[in-house]
Amino acid sequence: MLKEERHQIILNEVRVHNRVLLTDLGEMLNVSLDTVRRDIKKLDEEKKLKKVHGGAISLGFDSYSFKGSQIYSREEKTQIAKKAIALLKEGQVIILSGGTTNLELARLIPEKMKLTCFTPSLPVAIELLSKPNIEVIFIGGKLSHQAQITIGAAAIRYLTQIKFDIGFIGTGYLDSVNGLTEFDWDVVQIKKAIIKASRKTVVLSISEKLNSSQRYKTCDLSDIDTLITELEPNDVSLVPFEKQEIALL
Amino acid sequence: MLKEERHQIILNEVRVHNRVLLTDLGEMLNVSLDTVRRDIKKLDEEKKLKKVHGGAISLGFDSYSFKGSQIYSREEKTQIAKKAIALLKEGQVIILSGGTTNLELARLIPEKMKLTCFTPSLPVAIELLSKPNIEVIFIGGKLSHQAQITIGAAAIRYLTQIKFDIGFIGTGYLDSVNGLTEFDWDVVQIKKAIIKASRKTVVLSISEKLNSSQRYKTCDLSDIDTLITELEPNDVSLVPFEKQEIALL
DNA sequence: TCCTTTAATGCAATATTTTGCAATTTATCT
DNA sequence: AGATAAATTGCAAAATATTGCATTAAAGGA
Repeated sequence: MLKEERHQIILNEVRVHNRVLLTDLGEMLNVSLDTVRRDIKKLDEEKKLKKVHGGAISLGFDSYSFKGSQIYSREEKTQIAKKAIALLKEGQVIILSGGTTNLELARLIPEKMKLTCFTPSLPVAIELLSKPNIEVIFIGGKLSHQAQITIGAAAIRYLTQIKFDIGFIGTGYLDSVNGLTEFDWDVVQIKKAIIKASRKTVVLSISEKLNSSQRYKTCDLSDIDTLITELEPNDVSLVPFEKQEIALL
Repeated sequence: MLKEERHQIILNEVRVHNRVLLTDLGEMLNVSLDTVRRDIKKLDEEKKLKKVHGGAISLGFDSYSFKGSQIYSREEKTQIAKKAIALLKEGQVIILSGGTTNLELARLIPEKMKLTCFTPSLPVAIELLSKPNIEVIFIGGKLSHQAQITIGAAAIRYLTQIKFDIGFIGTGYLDSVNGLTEFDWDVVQIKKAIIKASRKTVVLSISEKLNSSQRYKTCDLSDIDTLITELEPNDVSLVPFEKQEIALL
């Protein structure tokens, strides 16, 4: 393979994907990492891409900005996501709903972990695509402008055909009287379908959302298996919350 | 064998395959590598191809990347996208494939225009979601890490159930010998399905991608209805391109 | 036709480029 | 700080280029 060919392929990769890892290129081009490095160095000198540690990125790359991704305190969500990741096992088939907490979860999945991830969330899907070892399956259909996730009957029907190892439900509102609630009816329908399709349902919620509720109900507390917050389990106050059917993490 | 004959063969080889190895030419032409070298050197001096270490590549092979990622060619893509938007009519149901040109198209759709847009492209979908009047339907399925679009059998099957008013095929490679070609086999399959599902197929291509080809074929030129480039129609050079079955814009 | 001139080709010796490996240093993450 | 991944450097082997030269082929002139 000619050097120029490799260069072309690398540039194409960067153009389409905005970023590329050295290791991926090595496999793709069947050359050593040294060669890829030299190629990238050359292309960088020619100002055709930007060389970075571990790979290269497109020149105009300023990372994706998602609607309202970073409004809330990132730190809490990071804590929640880490706890969630501890539940994952190699080779599992999981589904992530939308929301910034799930986005953080997607971001923190270890590079090396092999998973099959379904999601109806656009931002989550993009985040997952940056991990080569994860097979990403997007649940298609009509998209909600607000939530940036797929809604509607087709998606719900689709979900009835699958059984997931774990379903991660992103931030909603939660109290022990009303259960899980949302303010978007369409989103509720999708979440219901996810819960139904999952062997185990894990809810990720920052503590602020506890003990508050919205108009539309997704499910009862008893329908979920695990609740993860940024707090220590003992500090979680769910009033009244006598029945400890739910694992707190 | 005459020198001129060899030159023609070499040029043709480069034109069709975008590149050629010295050693291959040696075998093909039954002459020493020295002769091939001298031929290629001559053709290089005549600006008919570009001599590189180990062979030769087509001129303009990497001219796109020369302009380096989105930044430089953004303007050209904007021009293309504007022409494409002129084809749209209120209330139509269209489909956009992936690629930066389609992304630009999505970006430039007027706020007020009501449309139903299908797409298998993650970035295009996100862009479309910023327009409240557009109903966005994402074609779900397994996502390509590379191209950030849905690929695979399920998506292709899904596409057989719909008939779109217009299908916009993003930048690929195009010449009149090989037709539309691509880098990525899976992407080719999706584009084929899009073309089949569309009443009218519009190809968006910056002129640099003209007269060059890649490994995998999407369709013949005769399968598309309109070709849009950033150039004036008269300036578009597709050689040989006698049959004007295609509208140039 | 024969000779001369010029261009084209192949060969061989020598340079240059490219590539992969290994050892070391540097950067990154926890 | 320690562990891990990545970058750098020097080096050697392989592939490719270059150069000079000899041979052959073609072209033109007397």
